[in-house]
Amino acid sequence: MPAPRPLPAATPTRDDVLTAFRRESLLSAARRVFGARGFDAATVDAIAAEAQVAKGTVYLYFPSKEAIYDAAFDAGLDQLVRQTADRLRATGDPRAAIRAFIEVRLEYFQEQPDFFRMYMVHVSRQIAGCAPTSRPDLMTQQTRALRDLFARSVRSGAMRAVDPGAAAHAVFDMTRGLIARRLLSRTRASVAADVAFLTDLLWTGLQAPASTATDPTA
Amino acid sequence: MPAPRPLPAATPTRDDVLTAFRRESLLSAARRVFGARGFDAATVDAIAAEAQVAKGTVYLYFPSKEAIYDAAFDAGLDQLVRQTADRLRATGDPRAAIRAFIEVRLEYFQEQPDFFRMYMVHVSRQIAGCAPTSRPDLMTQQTRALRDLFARSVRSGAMRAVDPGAAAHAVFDMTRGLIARRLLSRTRASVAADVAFLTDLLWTGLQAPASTATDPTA
Amino acid sequence: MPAPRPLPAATPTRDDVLTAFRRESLLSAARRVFGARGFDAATVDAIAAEAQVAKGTVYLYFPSKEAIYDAAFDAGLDQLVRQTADRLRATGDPRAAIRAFIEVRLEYFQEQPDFFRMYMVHVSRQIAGCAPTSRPDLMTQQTRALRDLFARSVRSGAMRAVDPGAAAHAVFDMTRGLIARRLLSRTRASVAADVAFLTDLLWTGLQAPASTATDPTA
Amino acid sequence: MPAPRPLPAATPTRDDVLTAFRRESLLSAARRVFGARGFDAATVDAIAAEAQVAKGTVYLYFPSKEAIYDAAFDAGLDQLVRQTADRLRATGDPRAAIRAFIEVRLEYFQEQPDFFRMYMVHVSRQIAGCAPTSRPDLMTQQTRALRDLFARSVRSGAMRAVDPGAAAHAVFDMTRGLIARRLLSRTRASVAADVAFLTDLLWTGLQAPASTATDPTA
DNA sequence: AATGAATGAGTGTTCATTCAT
DNA sequence: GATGAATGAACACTCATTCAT
Repeated sequence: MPAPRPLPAATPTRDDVLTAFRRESLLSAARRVFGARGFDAATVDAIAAEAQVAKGTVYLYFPSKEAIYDAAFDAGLDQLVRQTADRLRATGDPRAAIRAFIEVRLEYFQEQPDFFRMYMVHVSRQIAGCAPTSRPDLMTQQTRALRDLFARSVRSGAMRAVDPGAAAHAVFDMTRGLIARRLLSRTRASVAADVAFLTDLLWTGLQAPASTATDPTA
Repeated sequence: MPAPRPLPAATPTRDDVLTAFRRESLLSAARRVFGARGFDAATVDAIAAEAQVAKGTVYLYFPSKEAIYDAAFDAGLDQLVRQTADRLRATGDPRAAIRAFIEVRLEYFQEQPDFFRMYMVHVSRQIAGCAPTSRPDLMTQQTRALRDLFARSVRSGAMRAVDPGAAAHAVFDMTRGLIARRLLSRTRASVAADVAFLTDLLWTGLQAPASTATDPTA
Repeated sequence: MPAPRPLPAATPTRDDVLTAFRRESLLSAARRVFGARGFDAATVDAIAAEAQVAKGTVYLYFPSKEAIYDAAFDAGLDQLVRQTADRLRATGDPRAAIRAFIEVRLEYFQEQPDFFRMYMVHVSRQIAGCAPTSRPDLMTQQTRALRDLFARSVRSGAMRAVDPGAAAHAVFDMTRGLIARRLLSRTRASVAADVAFLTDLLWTGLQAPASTATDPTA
Repeated sequence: MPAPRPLPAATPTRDDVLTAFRRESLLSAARRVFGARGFDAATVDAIAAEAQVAKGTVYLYFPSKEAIYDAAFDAGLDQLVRQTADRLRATGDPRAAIRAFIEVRLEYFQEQPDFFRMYMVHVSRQIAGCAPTSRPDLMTQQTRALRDLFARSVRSGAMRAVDPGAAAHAVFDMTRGLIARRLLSRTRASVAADVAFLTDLLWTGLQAPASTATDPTA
């Protein structure tokens, strides 16, 4: 009796597909509900209703409300981190990297405003000490790609001799602020202008003191 | 018969003092509890216990949990805004103002870590749409003093021709990030170094482009 | 040292007067509040406020909410019973007595609608088994005078040979119903017509069968 | 393929039956508890315990304590009104109608003493102004059938020319008093005697003065 | 696997009663 | 005596979680 059970990866059964689909539905619903109400005010009932399943079904896929939350958050964060890394890998230029970092995050969160809300709630929960500082570190994870690029730029002289981590955090913070502002007061000027302003400010502050500061061609 | 009854304002009775003391105790307890657990997970029981009074007593001073929260938040915010304004009023120099802004907030929140947690929770609630965007605007309120100073600096040529509001927001965001990081991962290098880095980065990015502007004595 | 303390009845001190006044104020306030809200929904606070004293003061005069209620109820009932007896004593004629009974109660309750409400609430509480069937019997007490008069009338042949107690209860029930209806739907025709109708119905039903009995003068 | 799915109304599923049963259980428990304690003093916990379910279960069937109360009250009242109407429809004779009215109500309330207590509490709440005078009018509803019969009897000359509504109220009031007395002092003489006395009194008071009654021949 | 009825611990809030001033 | 701040037990209602079908 060789191989009584085929490798799951090789042959996803109909059930596997259905299960995966349900999981995704639930995570998506969870993102919406947690984003709209925060962790405590969100109810498992609401998530089930949003995902169009019965309440009991939720507990077939996740052991607890907490677990749904974590899974939804982790899924969103992974996607964001991956997209950021992909985008940064395309450039070696620190100025372009700053702009790309801002842009990719702005885009992601504007597509997923629910996830941004979840993100804010998550950070506040973490600061409040409710959430165990599980994953390596929320911010390190998100800024690693940028920090590494900055480190290389500092070594190559393309950037001032700043702490690459601190610089990455600075970019990160300003991006987060920008996104929060855009989501809170929903309109605001053009995205392009906002991005340009931040990129300019940051790059001016971080670039190598070279020739004349803002305009090396001068 | 000189002054048969002194002005009430001039002579707070023992009761007045006691009442004020209780109110402060409760607000302080509320700050701790809301900061530690967020709005929903905090219980009035916990606040009462923290303030060492019976639960019913809380309702002698505040009509509802929501009201305690608002009062605690508003009190903390007012103090912060006032301290910030006081400190900025002492200088007209934009670089010094940036440093002062960062410093005063860092100090305030380091003395009141509970309030910082409340602050984060508050913002996330606002973004999640739970809290009515009551007060004029949380961020505008906090950055107004800095923005006005920036506006004057831009006019005087001491700063680049940037949008003063956007610049103030940038300073605000980076300060918030710095504080959050220091409170989350409680270790970290010297405060001085952090402040110096941020001030330098921001001022380099914002100062007037000419080499002369930065250091006119050179 | 003969009679170190004068008889209280002979010389009511200022304190006695004040105490009695406070008690009356409180009972009157209690009547209004209990009448307006029922026993459970009434609060001691409301009674104190209505009587213009502090909450604690109430407990100097009555040991509990229950006791205030009982005292207020008993006071009102005593007055009603006394007034009824006074009015009936003035007549020996059963027809006139029926009319007088209806009238005196209608008047009393119309002057004291709060007490009527208390009365209804009281009966319902008694039926519900909350109130200990304390006083001898609510209804017996109120109908005794009428019943005795009926008993004499039956013996004298002025009334049919009915059970005087049952007849008195009948008069009592219809009077109560009339008052309730007038208080509930505050409009309604003239009092006189209502009283006339009831008196007529009851007397027609109760009088001696012979035409002679009704009007011996005919 | 005849009738692939039977009409839902025709085939109550097991769930339907169970649900209906639970609802009835709860209403019955509510009747007992509200009857025994009145509205305010009754607790949802007690109703749940009486119905042998957990507190939360109550809220699966009714949205609030108020709603349970209303449902229980309305159910009882509807049944009473229906039974009364059924019984009166069987006769056109006003004397028999009076007796039937008294009897049917006495029987109903003696079987449902809890509901009678609820009824009393309800009226007192209404008088106290707590309950919105919702339904058309409690008394009108219950006396309509009798009043209509009386109106016909007056027109046909079988009854004196009295206001049919007022006469119906009189019957209603005396019946209520009788029931209250029997429930309060639980024993008492035979029901038959009570009913006979009331019927006799009322009919003597209401019938046409004609032939014998008061003896116009004298 | 999917359901949703049932559970009961937990929360905000009220209020009768006490007691230090 | 008079006050009203303080207390804490009690209650309506919610919701995460379980489990029989």
